[in-house]
Amino acid sequence: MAQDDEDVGLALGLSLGSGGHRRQRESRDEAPSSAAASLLTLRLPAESGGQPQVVVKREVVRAEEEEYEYEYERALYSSSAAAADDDEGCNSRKKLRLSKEQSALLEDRFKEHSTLNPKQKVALAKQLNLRPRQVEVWFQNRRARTKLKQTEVDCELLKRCCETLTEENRRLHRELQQLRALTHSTAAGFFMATTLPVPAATLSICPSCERLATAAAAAGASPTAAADRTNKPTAPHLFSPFAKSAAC
DNA sequence: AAAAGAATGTAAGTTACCTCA
DNA sequence: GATGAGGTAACTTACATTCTT
Repeated sequence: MAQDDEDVGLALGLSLGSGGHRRQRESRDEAPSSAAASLLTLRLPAESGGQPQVVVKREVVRAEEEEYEYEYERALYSSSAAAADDDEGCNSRKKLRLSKEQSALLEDRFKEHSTLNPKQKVALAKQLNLRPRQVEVWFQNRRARTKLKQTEVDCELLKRCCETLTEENRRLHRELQQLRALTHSTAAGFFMATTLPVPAATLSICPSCERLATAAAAAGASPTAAADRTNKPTAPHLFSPFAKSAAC
């Protein structure tokens, strides 16, 4: 900002910040609209040559917003009821309850756009007879509520997904155990018939191809290596009905 | 063209008020 | 009538983006 503008702003006690920094400007006691209007009239003739259009527009909108805000405040606090109310506690946080009509219109606008540009904000505030700041806050809170709801929905979805996967995992484990049992009984039958020792070959999932494999094959086709791990007697000739698929 | 700082908008978190069971 | 919970308007802070110098 140019030094001239800063001086004018300071001289008028004007804070042009936003978000959390502009709260002061929006307190009841100030008359920001006139200050903003003064700033505009002071600034525009001097800078109309070099000032980009967008900045001028933005300031006009802000001036409109503040002007409306000021009018709103004046109307509100000139009424006797509001004045009496104000006397009671000028520092107490007044909590407004939006009417059904106001809420409905806000909801409608939110469905169209979850954010408002400054012009829309002022127009909507006028329409609702609220301060632009109130409309802004409502939209902020509404976005927060939407996000919270969505998070809850996502969380529920993930929970269900987790349960399904857990169940699927259990099922696969059971299936694997059955297959192992089947392999052992078949092999035992074979070796009993041939009087050969029962092989240590057990089934496992090959991590690379995700096919069923014998532990021995997965261990580099070394029957002894598999036997070492399981402490079971080694078979001289590995037998498995899945021998083909295990050779990955 | 790049850097620094100001202005602005939004999200996230919090506080305070109001309503209702 | 007191009270605790839930909803929500209002507030604060931090951060990202845009604009200006």
